[in-house]
Amino acid sequence: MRGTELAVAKKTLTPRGERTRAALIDAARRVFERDGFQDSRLTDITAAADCSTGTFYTYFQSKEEILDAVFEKAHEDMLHPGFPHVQATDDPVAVLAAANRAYFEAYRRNAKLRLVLEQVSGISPEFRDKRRARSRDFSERNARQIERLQQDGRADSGIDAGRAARALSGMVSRMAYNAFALGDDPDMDGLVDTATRLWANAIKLTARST
Amino acid sequence: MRGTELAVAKKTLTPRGERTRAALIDAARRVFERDGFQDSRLTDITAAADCSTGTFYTYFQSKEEILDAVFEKAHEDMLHPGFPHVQATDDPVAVLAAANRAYFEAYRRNAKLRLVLEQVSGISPEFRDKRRARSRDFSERNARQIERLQQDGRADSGIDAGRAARALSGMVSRMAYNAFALGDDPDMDGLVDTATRLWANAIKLTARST
Amino acid sequence: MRGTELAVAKKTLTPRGERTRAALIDAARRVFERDGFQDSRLTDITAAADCSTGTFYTYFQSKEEILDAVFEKAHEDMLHPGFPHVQATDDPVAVLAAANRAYFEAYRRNAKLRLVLEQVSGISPEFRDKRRARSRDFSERNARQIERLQQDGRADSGIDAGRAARALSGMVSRMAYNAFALGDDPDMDGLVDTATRLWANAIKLTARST
Amino acid sequence: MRGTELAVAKKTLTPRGERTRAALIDAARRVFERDGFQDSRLTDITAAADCSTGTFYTYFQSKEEILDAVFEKAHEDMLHPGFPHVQATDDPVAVLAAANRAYFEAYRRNAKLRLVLEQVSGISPEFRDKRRARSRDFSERNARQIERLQQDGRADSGIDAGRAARALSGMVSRMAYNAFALGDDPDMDGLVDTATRLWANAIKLTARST
DNA sequence: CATGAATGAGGCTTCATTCAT
DNA sequence: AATGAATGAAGCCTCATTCAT
Repeated sequence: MRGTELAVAKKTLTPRGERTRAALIDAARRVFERDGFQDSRLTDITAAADCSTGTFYTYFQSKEEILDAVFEKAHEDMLHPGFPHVQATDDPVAVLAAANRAYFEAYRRNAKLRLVLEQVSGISPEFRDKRRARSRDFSERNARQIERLQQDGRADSGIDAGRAARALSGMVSRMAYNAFALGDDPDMDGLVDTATRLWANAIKLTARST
Repeated sequence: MRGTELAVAKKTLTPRGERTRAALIDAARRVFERDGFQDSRLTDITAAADCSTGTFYTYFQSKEEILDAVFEKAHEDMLHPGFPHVQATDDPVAVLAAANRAYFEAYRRNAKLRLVLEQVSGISPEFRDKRRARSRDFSERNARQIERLQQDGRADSGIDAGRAARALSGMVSRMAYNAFALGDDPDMDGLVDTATRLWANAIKLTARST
Repeated sequence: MRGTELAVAKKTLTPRGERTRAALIDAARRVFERDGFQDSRLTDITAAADCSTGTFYTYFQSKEEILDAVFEKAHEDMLHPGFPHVQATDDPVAVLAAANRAYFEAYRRNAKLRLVLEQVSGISPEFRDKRRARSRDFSERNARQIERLQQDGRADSGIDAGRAARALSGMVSRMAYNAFALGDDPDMDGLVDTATRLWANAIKLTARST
Repeated sequence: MRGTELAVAKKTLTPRGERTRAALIDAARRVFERDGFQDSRLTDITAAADCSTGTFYTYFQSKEEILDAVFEKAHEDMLHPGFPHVQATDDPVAVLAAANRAYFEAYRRNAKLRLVLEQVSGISPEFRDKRRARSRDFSERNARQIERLQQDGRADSGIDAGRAARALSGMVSRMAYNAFALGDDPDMDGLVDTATRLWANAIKLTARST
């Protein structure tokens, strides 16, 4: 019962502890964005969180573990970015455009961190797996949306919704990566238009089912 | 000041020197694929190349420089994979499918190295820039192809060929990355089909201009 | 300045405090036996005693101090192991055998702790001195016994009772150490027989004075 | 074939390397004797050997490994102390006395190190095992000697030579430990006399077989 | 050209002890 | 009496790079 749970428990933290833990995660994110994962030093994180090096180990076992906490928090922001809720319209292209815009904007907020994500994916299988799981969250949401459109007769039923969703999500994600993480021509409107148009074409989206 | 000298000055090597240099690059590739860039040790490379640590510095200035040589060699394979030359046909979908298949197959051969590429892209702006330049090589080739199709009236002239090419190349590249680098369902035929169909749809490719 | 205060000032503890203190000593013994002194952590002790780290310092000034308390308790067991009282006999060999058996059995109960004792003897002169004092307790008891036998004419009066007692006590102690602490062939009857016979021979013990 | 051999190989060291390695072992012995094992710092060893910290790891994997090398060297001195070869005499008591004196003197030269040996025996089972193996080297030599005396009719055939040798070797070893390692009355002649007389008595040694 | 021993800065991590609650 | 978060000094160890042979 001891030792096997590793870092799972989280135990019950006092409010003070909760605050310190949060401060460390915030500080770590800033440091990782600035220096990358490998080149970051624990002492920079603790200094930014205004605590001693020892305190770090009260909450995390290693640099890897706090990185995971940082990613987890960012993933939530990416997945639920406080939606603009434009969905009052019936136009699926407008819905798609809004979703794409929301995604690109969330990505822009987290762009530096994505570079770190790619960096560590090359390092550890563990992060590789988590990364896959997270991108699946997006693909599956998109797959369900495509299925719905197919059932409504608005999208080509000849395509495999799951595969198409993974491919197109990948396309959008890569566009965002190139634009915001690698810094290649980050023109928001152009990105949204291109992504939306190609996506719509790819699944043969039609405005009406009639 | 660095970087400009990278590809310069192979000098004139004796045949023996040429062999040692080649052995080092081969060894480095194997070690980087196995351990990643940061976690690899120079001594592992020289041991695998069966020479001493000192010898390494006869041919390369640093670990970064040999990595660059490794990438250079792999990039050539990616860009000119000894084409299957299926282009005897006039069917643009078949051409596209063949190109995609060739790309996926080349990617599969170099998948482990892509992980390393992503890893170092997160670290050094120099590698980030080279990476961008290399992916542009692909996009531009694809952009010219799309333009040609548009001129022939076989593709939607409403889309921006450059942007579309970048987006769709990114899609295919990301599909390959997920499948072969991250190890997500590497089903070759499924990949080729999905990539080809979505790409064709996205640019509204038609078989005939008539 | 330290050391003199070690055994002082148990103060007057409430029954609850007494219980906590006892729990800590018990826990410490178990942890020291398992991990040794240096490799043990205070948090393991407090966790095993089911109290907080802070509480430890209510009862002990340092890790050394609780170790001392653990040894103190064990030493009492070694010196007064609840004698089997075989002394009804007049046969000095039987008496010797019984004493040896009692010693070996007490040693077996405390074997793990002896390893700790040796460990810390190499570290601190304080513990070295205490260790010497404790082994002197044994030697002196044995010295008096040998003197008595010499006076009764049952033992060789040519030997120095003090030196012989120290040497033979050392022999028995080392036998016990090898057998139970180092785990070398712990055959109780064989140990008792060998120790008793050699001891008896060494002082030329005779059954009768006549 | 790689990795499994750990620190065995020793490879082929250049003369320069051999010198550095020897200097490190010498330095380590001095530092361990002064500070004990746990309290010694690697930097003290390398400083004493006049090399950098990195150099240490060219020859040893860890502090444990160099300690082992130190012990190995000392054990050879203990076992083969450049014998005084008094064995020209036929008097077994004189032989025994000479052997004991040689042992005590060798022990005195290595006394500080014995404290370290006891210290680490309490820490790691590996050292515990090596320690047992080394003390067996002594016991077995003594066992053979006792057997020879028994065959010559000069020693009590009723005793088990192996057990007696272990017990008496332990006695002498513990006497030396108390005297030289713990610093308890280090009177050389007294030690030799007591050890020799008790040992001779214990096995009922007689000068003549007749 | 080749060798491989030597370098050394500096990051990571531990854990006894303190102290505010 | 009890709590448990915070402290921070101190040491181990790595590995790219140099240079004398």
